[in-house]
Formats: sequence, structure tokens, C-alpha cells
Amino acid sequence: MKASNLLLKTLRDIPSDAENISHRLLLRAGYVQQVAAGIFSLLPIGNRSIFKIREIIRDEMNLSGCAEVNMPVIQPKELWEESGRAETFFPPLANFKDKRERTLVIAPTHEETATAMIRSFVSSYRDLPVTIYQIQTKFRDETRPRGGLLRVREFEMKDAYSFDVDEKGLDKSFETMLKTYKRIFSKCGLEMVIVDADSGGIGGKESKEFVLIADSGDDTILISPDESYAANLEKAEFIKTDYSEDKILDKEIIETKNINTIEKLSDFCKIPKNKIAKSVIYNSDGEIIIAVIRADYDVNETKLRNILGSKDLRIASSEEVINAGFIPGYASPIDRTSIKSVIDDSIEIGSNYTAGANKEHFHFKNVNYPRDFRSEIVGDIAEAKEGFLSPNNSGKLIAKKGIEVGHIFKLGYTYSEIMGADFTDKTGETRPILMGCYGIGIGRLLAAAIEANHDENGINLPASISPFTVNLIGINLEEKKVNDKCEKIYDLLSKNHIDVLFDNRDLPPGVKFKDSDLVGFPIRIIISKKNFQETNIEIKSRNDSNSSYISESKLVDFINNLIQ
RNA sequence: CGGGGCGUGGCGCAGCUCGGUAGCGCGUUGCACUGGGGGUGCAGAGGUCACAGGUUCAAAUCCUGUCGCCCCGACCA
Repeated sequence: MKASNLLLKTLRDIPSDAENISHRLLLRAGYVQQVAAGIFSLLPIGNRSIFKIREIIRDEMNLSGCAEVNMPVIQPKELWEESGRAETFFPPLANFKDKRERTLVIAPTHEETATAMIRSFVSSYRDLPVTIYQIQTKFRDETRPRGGLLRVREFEMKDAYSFDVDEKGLDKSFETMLKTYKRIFSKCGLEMVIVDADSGGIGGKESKEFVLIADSGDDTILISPDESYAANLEKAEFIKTDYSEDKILDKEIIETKNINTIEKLSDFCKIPKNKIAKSVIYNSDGEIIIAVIRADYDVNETKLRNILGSKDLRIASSEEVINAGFIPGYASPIDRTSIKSVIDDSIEIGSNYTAGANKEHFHFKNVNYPRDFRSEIVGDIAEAKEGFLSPNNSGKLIAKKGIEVGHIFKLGYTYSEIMGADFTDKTGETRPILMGCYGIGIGRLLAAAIEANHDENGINLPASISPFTVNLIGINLEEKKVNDKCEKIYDLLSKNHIDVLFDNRDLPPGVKFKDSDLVGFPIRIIISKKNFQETNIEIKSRNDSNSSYISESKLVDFINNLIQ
């Protein structure tokens, strides 16, 4: 390919409010153009990178025995009504009406479509297992797109769906995808951390995220010092410190005038926070519930949501708190048996707590569980933080920011049951199919790769996903001899299937060098009057400040050697 | 959805307080020079100042509203 045909145009200046490094570089290097908030065009250069990423993914998915399909972006709303997600999906499904007034949705993901496909074509255990995948555009009307390609509204995703007869089969499919993803990311030159994740609104149980550690990421993960444990914030567990005392004291009421926060209470009573039982009141699908946790910890709302099985969980408004009979600042589950409560298990490994007396200006001292209050639900609802003990006992957790590029889930029966995707097993019985789903954000992968691979001169992608492998720079192409030699090398490399860009633009050498580093070509070949007498070809890699000189006959091998 | 900011030639910005000739850098066009890290000179082209309404003799500038975009937060299969 020749640069003159490529719309290759880099920018010196980009808007000062584009903060994110990958966003800035994607714009500057001419990879993308923004069309609207969270909606981008890929320019020729960027499109080539994306193409290479797709091909790596395809190769690896196919190698793992997955079948590529293509499901529609535009779908009837009825499909989503079947699964119940027409109303519950967040952000709400983008939709429009066709000329017959039928509502069509723009798909944000394809669990329903995939399930419906399999439902029609799988009837026997003999048809299973099967994993289908596609690389397809999705649309999610994010409330706030951000960070260039990191969080967009229209995006391309590789999504795969596995279908199995039993748990063992699902485990195997999941494991296959785990390995496939490792190979994909490694081929893209990315070092990913695999973390335990919450499976969230999509349903299902086990789930893992592939996260690239980067400060610009919006995912928080917690890692043990030996890196054997890693989980994202929603999921992360930790070993809770035991503060229980042998001697259980009698409960007594104390006056705490205007002491209505944990901080004030801790100061006023001169007790550490781990001696306070904190009560947080939530609205869970319309029901007021009270969550009780030791005050040295905070409630993890994802864990609370999961333990309650609630769809919509939020902190109760002060009005709701009062209507439920609580006094803000003095609430507790004591003597409030009509209100559902959830107790964090930290409460069990402590004793003689101070807690609200449900009476203004009063608290109870020496409150103990289960003597003074009870709950049917006791479990882990605490949020892990940096410095807390890793659950595998290998020291203190470390918090890091990261970009979630891939996510794999065991869905279980969530979609197959509700949508009637069944098969007949060996004994002739009808059973629902076990599903898994597996996603990789394509554009986000590119952005993440740039976050991880850049320097002060620009993008420095690995050859596997760089727009071109070789940038052939001719200096002063008006010199016929220089131009002829460029054409000759260009032919040589092209014929040998080396992905070469011939920068044939009539520009000063400085501009071409700057562009070469900015766009991030891994290898540069320079032809000029200066090195013309030299029989060997001048070649320089992006990461090396010095050039090498290689004979034409060895050039192809040399390059292939460099990029593998 | 809450908070903050911005909208002025293709791109990046100044001008707005204090109303009166629309400016700078980059890019771009032509010519010449130059040719190993965003080169030099000369000469050009290019803007209903986001949109709508209002105030005024006069609005990029003041007022009201709308739209768009960015950043922080909430949210994020």
C-alpha cells in the first residue's frame, strides 16, 4: 500500500480536553475520527489494526472449534420480551419503529438471538456441544461515553455462546475459552490479568474478566502480592479481622446527643470503628431492607444485590428511612423484626458493639449478635480494599486500575429455560441447554493496546496488530534513483507477503520520521541519497535507536525474524 | 441523571469582563529553495463566530432558550 492512497494524515494538535492517552494518540495518528459522542469512524490506518485484531480472534476461535455466525444488529423487540430484558436492560434498549409500526431494537448484545438460533436447530444431545461466535456491531446508549474507544456507544464485539448438555460440558467449554482468550491476548502482545468477576445482570454464576492494568481504566481490581488471587472490586473477597472478645457484656443504652455519624460516634465513645455495628438502609426492588456491617468495612452493593437477589438496589432516601420507622443516624436492626435485614459475617467475629437505639440521641452499648438481633441472611457483603488480607492468605491486597477487555461467563440455564432452548438427553428426557457467553471488545482492545504500548513519540503497537509491519521511507523521491529503489524494495516485500507501506508522499524527511513513530510502524526502511552508495538496505526497528544494514537478499528473512 | 467546562476558517486556540474593522499557529493552494527528525522564503484562498429569540444605532461579545461536545461523579452484559 502506498501512503498517497491512504488518507494518512496526522495531526499536530488535538483538543486539549481529550485527556486519555489512547484517545489522544488515536486522534493524532489518524486512526479514528469521532462522528458523535461515543461513535467513531475508523480511518484507513485504524481500520487495518482492527482488521488484524479480528483476524487473530477468528483464527484462534476457529482453532478452538467455534463456528462463526452473523446475527442481526436490528431485531424485533419481541425477542427481548421473551427473555424479559426488553424492560430491564440498562441502558434502555435503543429502538425505532419500522413503517408498519413494529418496534425494532438495536442489539446491545446477542444472548437472545443466539439462544433462539440454537433453540431452532438443536434438539438432541447428539447436536451438542456447540459454540458459536460472531464479530458484530452492538449499540448501547451509555449515559456517558468516555475515553475515546474505551467506552463508546456503538462498538464491535466478538461475542461467543456455548451450549452444553451438562455442567461438566460447560466447564470444559468455559475452560476452552479461557485458554483461547489467553492465546488471543498473547498474540496481540497484551499482558492481561485474569480476575474473578461478578456475573452481574446477565445472570449466571462463574465469570472471569481479562483486564489490562492501566491507570486510565475504569475497572478496579484487587490482587494478592503473589498475584495468585485477583478479583474485581465487585467480587473481591478478603479475610476479615477477628475482634471478638470472650466476655459478652450486658446491653445498655447510652445518651449520644447529636452523635449521628460513625465518625462522631467513634470519637465520642472513644472506640475503634470495629466496635461499631453500622446499619445502612436500602431500597431493594421497592422493599426497605437494612444492611448491618462492622463500621470498619463498607457495604459492597453488588454483593448485597446478589445475596438479596434484587434487580434494583439503591440507598433508601431519607424520606423512606423515616417512613420505615428509622431515625437517620440512630438506625439499627434491634427491635425491628418486621424489616428484612442482611448481616455481614464480620458482625459474627466481633462482639460488644455500639449500635443505634432507634431513638434520637441514643445508642446501645454492648450489642451482640445473635443475642440482640437476628437475621435470616448472614453473609459476605463487605467491600474489599487495598491493604485488606487476601483470601488466599498471601498478604495484603493491592488495588489497581484496569481496562476490562474480555469477559467470560457461565450463564447456566438463565436464557435456555426462559426461552425454551431444550434438548433430549440420552434417556429421552427433555432438558434445558447449559449456556456460556464470552466477549471481547475489539475497539477497546486496540485502545488498551495503545495504553500499554506507547512512548513520547507515539504509538508503539506490536507488529501483530500494527497497521503495517514495515514503513518504507524514501527521502527526496524526486531523485529518480531513490524512487526506483523504493519501488523495487516495495515490490520485493509485497511479493513476500510483508505488510509494507511505501510513504511516497512529497514531504520533508523529518515529517515522515515523526509520522512513522507516531503511527507506530514496528519497522522502518529508509532509502535516500545518503545511504545510496551502500549496497545494503538501511532498516531500523521502532524500539531501537540505531539502524542496521542488511543485504537485499536477506531482507525478507531479517524482517520476518524481527516480527515473530 | 447531578456538578463543571467548551462551541470562533479543515485542525488547535486568542478575542467576550469593558458591544463598534474577526485575529494567531498549524494545515491548505501556487512558485522557488531545501532534503536524515514536524525545513525556508514569497504570494494566495478559506469564517452567516453552534442554533433560535431578545436588548441595542450597532452583538462573536450582554440576556433567555435550545442543540452539540468534553471532564468529574452516579451507572457500566
